[in-house]
Amino acid sequence: VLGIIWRRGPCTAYVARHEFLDSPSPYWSGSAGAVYPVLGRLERGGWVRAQAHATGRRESRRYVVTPRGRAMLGRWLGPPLPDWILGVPPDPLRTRMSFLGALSTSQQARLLAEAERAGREQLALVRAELKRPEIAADRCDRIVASGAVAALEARVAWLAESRARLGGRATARKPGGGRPPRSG
Amino acid sequence: VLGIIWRRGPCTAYVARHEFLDSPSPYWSGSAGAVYPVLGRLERGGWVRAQAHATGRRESRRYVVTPRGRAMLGRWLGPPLPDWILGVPPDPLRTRMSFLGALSTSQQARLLAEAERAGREQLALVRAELKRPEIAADRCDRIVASGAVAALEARVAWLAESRARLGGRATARKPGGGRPPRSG
DNA sequence: CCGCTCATGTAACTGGTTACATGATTTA
DNA sequence: TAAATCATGTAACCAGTTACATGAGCGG
Repeated sequence: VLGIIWRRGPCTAYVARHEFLDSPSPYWSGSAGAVYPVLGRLERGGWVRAQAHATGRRESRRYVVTPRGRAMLGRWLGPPLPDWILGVPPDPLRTRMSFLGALSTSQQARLLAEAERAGREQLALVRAELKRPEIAADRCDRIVASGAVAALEARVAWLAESRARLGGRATARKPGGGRPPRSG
Repeated sequence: VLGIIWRRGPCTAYVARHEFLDSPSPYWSGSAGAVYPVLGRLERGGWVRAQAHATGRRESRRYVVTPRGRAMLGRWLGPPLPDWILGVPPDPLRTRMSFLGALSTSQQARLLAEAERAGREQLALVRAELKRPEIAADRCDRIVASGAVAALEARVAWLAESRARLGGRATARKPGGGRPPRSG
């Protein structure tokens, strides 16, 4: 939230909120019950300042980042970065793959096929995003967008390879509900 | 947690907990205050069953997944998978890159260099993991490990390219704390 | 006997989500 | 004038984290 207020210049909580709501990433929902309280905490802590800004009869508060808030943003950004950020990036799809053995072989194939197809679709979307002039013009936006493209390309290639390996030599797994393999 | 109980066969909450504690992924900390309550909920819901298992004077409860729990696991795994899982995978590093403009040019370069170096280190670790026989032998483990390798390779390549672009033509940004660009 | 691991929990704190509540302004 | 958007919040609920508390078994 602090970063968004910094980037969007003086802006309302509503605008910051929609940065999350419009984002394809589901990490944070951007619910009002989260954004308004966090802005209150940031203001009380002196990291942002609110300017009253009335348009007609409607009142709104526009937030700006204070020097103290900027310093905090710098510390948050790093360097140094905490280890957990530099480690293997989380992927909910990869997590589920750990439990692939709980599905029948045909279900496994169907799951991988669905994920790969959806991945290609998403890839087309983010590639189009990367080509948009307002994204391509900004250094940071371009880096972020190309990172999303790279992550999706890697995922699609990984899924394709996994699917090929699965289909290639389908080890006969006895029917019976896919019991977990006994750890010897 | 349900998936771990399924995969590890009859196992204690302690074992399930350490699956999170030992994992490099920080998505869930595996704190006792989370794992024990969730196992209680799973048991009350009939998704897992506990077998009392006393070793000497020490008592412990070993959990197993019930048929109902297995059905639930299958539904959770999909197909179909929810959209947010199939979208661009989250990456805390990518998120921070959105705010790279808040750093001075030299700090930006330092940050990217640090991330790239750490990425290569991590890559060596997960590649070694992938080669371990017990990982290579299991279909799911191999898929997960190769997914981690693919994600990290993509990230390192992305960072290297971003760094080259940054260093290549360093646009003169006036000193003064890196004010956000006015959105015109 | 000291320290580590195995093993199980609880309680306070924190904070995100869901759902609700309100009202002005713009647009079809 | 109806619907959508702009705009701000609150309260109950849920659940993860932190920190604490306890005790058995085992290796040095």
